[in-house]
Amino acid sequence: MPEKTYDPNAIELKWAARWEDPALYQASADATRPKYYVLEMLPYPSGRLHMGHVRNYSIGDALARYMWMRGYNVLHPMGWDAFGLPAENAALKNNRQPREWTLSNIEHMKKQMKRLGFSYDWAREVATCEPEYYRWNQWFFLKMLEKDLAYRKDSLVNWCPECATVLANEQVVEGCCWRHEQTPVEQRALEQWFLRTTAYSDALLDEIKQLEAGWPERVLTMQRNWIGRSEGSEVDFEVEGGGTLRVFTTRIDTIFGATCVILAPEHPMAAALVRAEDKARLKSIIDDPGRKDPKQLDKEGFFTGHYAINPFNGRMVPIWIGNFVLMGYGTGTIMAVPAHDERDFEFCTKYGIEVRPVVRPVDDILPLVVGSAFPDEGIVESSGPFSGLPSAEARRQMNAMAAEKGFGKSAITYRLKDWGISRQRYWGTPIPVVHCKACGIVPVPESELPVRLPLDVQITGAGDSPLASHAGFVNTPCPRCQAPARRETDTMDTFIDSSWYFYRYCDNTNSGAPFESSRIAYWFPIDQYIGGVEHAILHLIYSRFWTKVMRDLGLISNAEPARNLFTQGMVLKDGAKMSKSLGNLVDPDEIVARFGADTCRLYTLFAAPPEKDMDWNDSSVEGQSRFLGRVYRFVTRNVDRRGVAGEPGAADRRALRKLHQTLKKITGDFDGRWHFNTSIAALMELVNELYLVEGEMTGSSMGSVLNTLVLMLAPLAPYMAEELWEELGHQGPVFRQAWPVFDEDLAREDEAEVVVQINGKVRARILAAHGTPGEILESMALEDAKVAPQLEGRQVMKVIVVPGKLVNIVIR
RNA sequence: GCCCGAGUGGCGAAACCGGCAGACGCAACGGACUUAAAAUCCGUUUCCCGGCAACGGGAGUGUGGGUUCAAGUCCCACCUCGGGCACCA
Repeated sequence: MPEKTYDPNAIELKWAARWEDPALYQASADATRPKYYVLEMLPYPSGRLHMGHVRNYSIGDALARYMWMRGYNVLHPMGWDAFGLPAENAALKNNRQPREWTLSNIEHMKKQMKRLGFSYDWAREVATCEPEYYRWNQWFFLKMLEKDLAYRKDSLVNWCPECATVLANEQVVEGCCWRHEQTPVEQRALEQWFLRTTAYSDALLDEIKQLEAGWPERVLTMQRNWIGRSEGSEVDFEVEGGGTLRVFTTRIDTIFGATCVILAPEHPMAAALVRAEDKARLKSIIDDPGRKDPKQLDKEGFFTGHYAINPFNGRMVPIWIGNFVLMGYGTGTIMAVPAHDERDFEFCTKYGIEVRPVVRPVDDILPLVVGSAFPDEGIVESSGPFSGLPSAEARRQMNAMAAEKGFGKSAITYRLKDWGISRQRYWGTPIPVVHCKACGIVPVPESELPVRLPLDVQITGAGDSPLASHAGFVNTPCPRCQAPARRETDTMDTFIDSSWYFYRYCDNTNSGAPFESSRIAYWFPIDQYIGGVEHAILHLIYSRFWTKVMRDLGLISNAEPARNLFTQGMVLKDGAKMSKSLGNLVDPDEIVARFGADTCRLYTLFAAPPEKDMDWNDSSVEGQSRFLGRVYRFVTRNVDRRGVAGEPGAADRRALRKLHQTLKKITGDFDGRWHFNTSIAALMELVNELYLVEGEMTGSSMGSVLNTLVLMLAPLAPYMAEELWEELGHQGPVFRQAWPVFDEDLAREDEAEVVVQINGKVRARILAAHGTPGEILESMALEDAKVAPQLEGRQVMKVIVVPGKLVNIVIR
């Protein structure tokens, strides 16, 4: 049969139509087969896929298809992280209703995904903006409220006076509003909803152990840092004239060197302690936008006029306000020990506060004059009964004493804070509570869920959430006393949506519960989660938190959502992240239109190993298209040669040998490092070799070569593989066929090539039968025509033989 | 400042356990096919030196040292780039 010309669009459109069959990628629980849950992070439906998505999903799709071929029961779902601010911005800018805008984006992106040939079970699709989904956000919120894991408190938020609304941290640019670049953002106290993530600090930290085998070390380190567990002590300093200030310190052993106490400016007692004439100064420190950026900040502060008493030695120390003290960490109050802390040293020397050394280096004396802080551990001195003790022992005894006398204790603090989830926005999950004058905050009864987001709202971009001015939404009878009341108008942070969506995939049509536990028990944990490293902290910590809460609610039994995590690299163009503003976007649609989806996918896998950043190169893409054309022509022109009789010869052996060497390589890549770039290189080598021996091959090897080649291609270039599988006369789908079996004997070279080195430099190569003993190799090497002359008159000191590989002759 | 990761041809990269550096692809060049071009097929391509040539010699994986018969790979110091964290008391 004459070869056919490769026309990617004709082939791919034909199969894309057939792949509309929802049964094709459908997963259902099956106790007879091992399950495999492969998950890629769901996209925000911004309107179009970008190359980062294509890369992420090409990796996941290759894996899903491979696991199918290995006989696993594969779950491979997809959904939409569909709530969020861009929908409101689009509403403002283009006068489109957020839901309508979001759904039309989803429609387009889904079309793109289908065109790219990703093997998703669309029957399990989830869009988080639909009431069928977000009602369970609300349900979980009520459960957390019951368990005291959700609560309300005053907190400081970023407030833009111009917009008259709260800003997310990401919307504060250099201390100013992103929309009003001249307007400094103020800190305002506002009542907000929080989830008690800190109740799980230790679980989140300790259960990282379960992830060490399957998550990148880098991500786990980032999470450990984020949780930031720190062991120390809390000590109460009595304020002269009434009250107590509690400080947190990790270095209680230096407490005899404390020469002042410093409060964060936001500290609740700060306003009461500062003199009337300093009130304005205090406010200006609080609102100073420079405090967001510690690098730029000069340490500043002032004396309050009050003193506190160090309980260890009874000494009076001045109480200061300091702009570098964080309210959000520890107790918001520190004891300054300038002799042993660099920051305290900087602050105290600036304001002429006493520096009193109390720790000496183990092999040195206590200095009289201090030129810089000595922050290391050492031997405690000038510290009453504790003098002479090493730092660690001093801490132990001081903690014990503080506890005994009741003015302190050992304590642990965390950097991790409770999760503030209130957003004064429209396009998110309504928080299901009602504010009643008589009853206070009343949860919406479960039976009344979902609290639906009204669709007929005016989005102005200023002031409160648009929900606040929607009378039909706001006005509601109190669920408890039926008196007129107001609904909560804040919505939930969208990170809630993505914290548990992968559970919903397992049972996405359930209208009586978020999911049925037995389904989770079958599919969980996720066997492989794939996404960008930019989610290492927020999404992946919230997801872990949510999983632990659900476990403690008795809904699931797994402690962690995902056994394995893979973080793929970014897609760059000209060394920079692709972005609209840089004008270096590459549109997947254009690539698909020009070369087809197989080429596009193959290139994202070929250009770099998946965990590394890859730089997009237009002309390099063509190489993948060329390769697919070579495969296509080879297979189509040789289909009919499969049955042709003939004595198998050297060409057949060569073809089969390379075939099985390639199979070994690719199987190893899938089971190991996922370096698909080398898998594809191996396939190219195979095809190159086949072109060379093609003319001499007989029907005896052609059949197995064609079949195995197409099967190996199936996870990487699914359209091509499916088309050729049909050309070969088989019933599809190709990704449901068994992965080919590796044959060691066919893969083996006839003879081993052994490198002969003299003093480490390659001088000759010899061929020897496999298993040739070392002594024989050594004498073959020494007698070799190229080697022997170079040994004339030299003394052979040593010969190192690595059987089957190398002989190194050391001469003098 | 601290903690990771990386640095290999003109370019993207490979070398997985210390054993032939540069597989595979891009680009470039040469040849075949063609009236011509594209496409395709077959070659060459790390650099330097010698040779008409097959070939031979030398250098070479950011820099400097070290370990080893043997180092891109291991150890020490440094440089550059990327990422994360950063008054966390």
